[in-house]
Formats: sequence, C-alpha cells, structure tokens
Amino acid sequence: MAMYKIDFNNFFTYSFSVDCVIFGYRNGQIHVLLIKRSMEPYDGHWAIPGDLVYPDEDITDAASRILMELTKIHDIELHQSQTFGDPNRHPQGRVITTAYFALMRIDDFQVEASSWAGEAKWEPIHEVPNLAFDHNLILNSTFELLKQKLANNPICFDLLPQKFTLNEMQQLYEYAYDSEMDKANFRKKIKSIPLIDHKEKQVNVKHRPAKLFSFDEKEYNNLLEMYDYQFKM
Amino acid sequence: MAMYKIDFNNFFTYSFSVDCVIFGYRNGQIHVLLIKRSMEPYDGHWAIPGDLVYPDEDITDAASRILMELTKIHDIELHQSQTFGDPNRHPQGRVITTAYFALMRIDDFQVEASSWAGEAKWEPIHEVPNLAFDHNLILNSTFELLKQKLANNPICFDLLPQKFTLNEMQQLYEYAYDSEMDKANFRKKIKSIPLIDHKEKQVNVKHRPAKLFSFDEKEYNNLLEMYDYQFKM
DNA sequence: TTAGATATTGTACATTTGACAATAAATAGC
DNA sequence: GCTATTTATTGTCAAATGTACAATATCTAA
Repeated sequence: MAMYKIDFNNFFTYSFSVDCVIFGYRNGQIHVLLIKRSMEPYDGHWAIPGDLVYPDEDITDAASRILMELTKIHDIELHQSQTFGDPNRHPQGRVITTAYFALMRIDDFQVEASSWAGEAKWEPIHEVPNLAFDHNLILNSTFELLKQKLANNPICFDLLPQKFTLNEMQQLYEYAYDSEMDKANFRKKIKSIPLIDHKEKQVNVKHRPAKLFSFDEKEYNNLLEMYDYQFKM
Repeated sequence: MAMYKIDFNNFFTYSFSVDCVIFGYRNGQIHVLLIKRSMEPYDGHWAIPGDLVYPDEDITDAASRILMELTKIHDIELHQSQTFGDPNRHPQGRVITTAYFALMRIDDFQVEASSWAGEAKWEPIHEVPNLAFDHNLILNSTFELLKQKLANNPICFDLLPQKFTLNEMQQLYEYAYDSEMDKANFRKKIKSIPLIDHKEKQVNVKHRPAKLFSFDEKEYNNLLEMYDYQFKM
C-alpha cells in the first residue's frame, strides 16, 4: 500500500495525457466514440478514450497507441485539437491533456473495448451524457473545431460512405450546422468540388434512386498544386 | 553540483512549458518579439519567450506570468496555438510545450527584457534567425494560424494603430497574404465591417491625406448578438 | 497656379447566391 | 399497362457580390 502510494504520487505529480475524440456518422447523425472506464477515478463513467503519454513518446504517437489499446481502432489520422491545463481538472494530481480528433466511417472498424475500457459505444453528439473529468468541455470544444474544419476542408468524405449521394452529403452539413439548405443551390455550390460520378444508382429505395459519387482525392491534390484552389462550403 | 544535478533531473524528467508568440506591426511588416537567452541551454540564442509551468498553475495564467516576467508585457489577451510534444525537442529532458499567441501595437508597451532574458527585440517575421529549440517550427505554425485568424476575425485592429487609414489596413492584409489588392474593391469589401469615421485626416503627408478610422467594437458585438454577422476578409 | 501624388468614388460586366418552379425517374397500387 | 406518389435533378430569374479599370477629389510642393 505504501509502495503503491509512492508510485502513485510520482506518477501524478506532473503528468501528461492525450484524449481522442473520434467522430463517426450514422443514421443522419454525427456520433462520438465513448468508452466506459473500469478503473478509478470515475470508475463506471463514460469518457473519451485517453491515457497518459509515456516519458519518451511523441504525443501524436501516444494518441494512436492509446486509441488502439482502448478500442482497437488503428491506422487512422489524428489531428490535434486543443490542450486543457486547468490544475484541478484531474482529481488525483496535475494532468495536462491534449485533445486529438479523427473522423471515420463507423462500419469500417469493429470497435472493441479493451485494456481498462469496459465498454465502447457510439453516441449521437447531441445525446452525450455527463462524462468523466472535463471531457464534456473537451468534446464540445472539439466539436466546434470539427464544424469549422468541415467548412474549409474536404473532410466530410471521411464520415460519409465511400460512395454517397449528394443528398447524403447535404444532410451531413445540415446536421452539423443545424440549418436547412436548398437542394438545387447545394448542388450548384459543390460544382467546384472534384467528385467522381460512378454512373451507379442507389438500390432498394422506393422512389427515384440518386446517383452515387465519391470524392476525387487525386484531382483534389492536383487542384491544390496547380491552382490556388480552396475547398469552401 | 550533485544537489543541482538531482534537482535538475527531477525537474526535467517530465515537465511542461508555454511559449508566447507575440506579433506586432511596424513599417508595413508583421514583427515577432524575440528574447535572447542568458541561460543554458541555448545560452545566447534568440528564442520565443517561454518557460516552465508551475505544478499548480493554469497554463493560460502561466503564459501571462511568463510573458510578464521576461518582457514586462502585461494585460494582453493570449490565445492558444498548438502543442508540441516531440520527445527530443528539449536537449535536457522531456518538455512538452503549448504555444500561445497575442497581437499588440508595438508602441503600446516599452518592452523590457528581464529575468533570464538578456535582450528583447522585434524582428520582421520574414527575417527571423535560427532560434533555440524548435522555436522556428513553433513560430511558423503559429504564423499560419494567425493568417487564418486574420481572415475570419477582426483582429487586424489589434495590430494597427488605434486610428488608421483604410490603406494601412489594406497593406496589412497584403503583407499577411503576400498578394496585392485593388484599392477600390478593398473598400467595397470592408463596407460591412463596423468602423468609426473620426472625421480626421492624416497629418504630415505630402499628398492628399487619408481619413482616419477605428474599429467599432461596440457595434461589432451588437451585430454578433442581434444578427448572425460573420467577419470575413 | 500647376504638377505630382495619393485618396476616394463610379461604372460596366461577370460571377455567385437565393428563392422557387419545372421536369425526370424510380416504386407501389390498381 | 396506367397513375399517383416520392424523391432526384435541372432550370429560371432577380439580387447581391466580385473584378477590372476609369474618373474625380484633395492635399503638398514648387
């Protein structure tokens, strides 16, 4: 017990963590991946997956490792969000944390809770319960950042299915910005975004099926290099 | 020496710092505030002002305190930039750092190097020498962030004199974006930005003097609340 | 009074936006 | 097959915005 106490104090005197806010899209709603903690503090509470960074580990590498350990998600690009440094944000000591975020298709991975994560679930962003630590603050700040990024970067395609209809794309933006858009005008606005027309149509819908598109990443990179193209929504 | 060594190791096993990128504007150029280190490591090198965060100190408070201690600059709003966590970024141990940035009028403060800062100077952003640690990387990333913020927030007014001409405002944007703009069209574009016309003119110029304006912050806040106004450049 | 310099305003055309109408292509029920 | 229903897709037109460039205004200096 004394031994534990000593280690504990050393560990928590001044340490550093990362938290991974993973966004997914399903049923017309943006979801976030939560894990149930099976360890103190906040044992049994839902939380954003995160943990302490090793002393000699790059923080971006740490984010990837920790996400993998807790949820089995791997090979996903993590972007830095914000750093939270309130000295009282962790009940057991001083832990400064940097939030990362990533976008993925929910069905691309079978998410599997492991390590000290007891469960994992996707929760609609507007139905998230009270989370451990200051994780609601971290989530809200990061969701604001996501909305800003959606406006200026072609990242909506990381959330949408590989092949999507223009209405699906529109609905994602309508959900994110909580505002309805005109179908005809939406199509005009995205005319400059490089999309591949697959000459395929939806199946199993009981009305006129929509055409399926993909994001043309090669052409996008080409536009970036050759012209001063800027994605804008 | 042994005592020092022990303290030193404890301190640097795992610690956390902030760095303050302070931007100013003079002679048509954006400048950044540098200090000359008078302490190891990088003794004698130029650097961005920064230092270690106390164990029980909020990181934003730390940024204000450290900026004050090293340069006497105070009462200035600091915004978070990015966090840098390469385990080898500090030669003496693991130091994760969060960059902050602020904008100011160079003449509003008499900058005065103190504590372990031997000198302080304003350097044009494009003439910055090799800096200590990874401070060139930090500076470049933060300048990119500044340029992005200048496009979407009315922060150019924190760099310009209290009363400025429309040409001065235009030149600031031309410098930041490195692109020339048409005078007539620039004036049309900023018609929606709330400015106070002081009914005053430049003095001591050898041509037609321009009118002086200020940013109308009250009206700006009013627009934000009442309508869904969005500053755009 | 005039030349020189910069400030400020105007004009004409192209492009984009926004509201809304019209048409097209599928299914479902008869 | 025929028709109603539903959603997809395209078209129209006026208003707003952006772009290039011309014209005019106001100061200093000589």
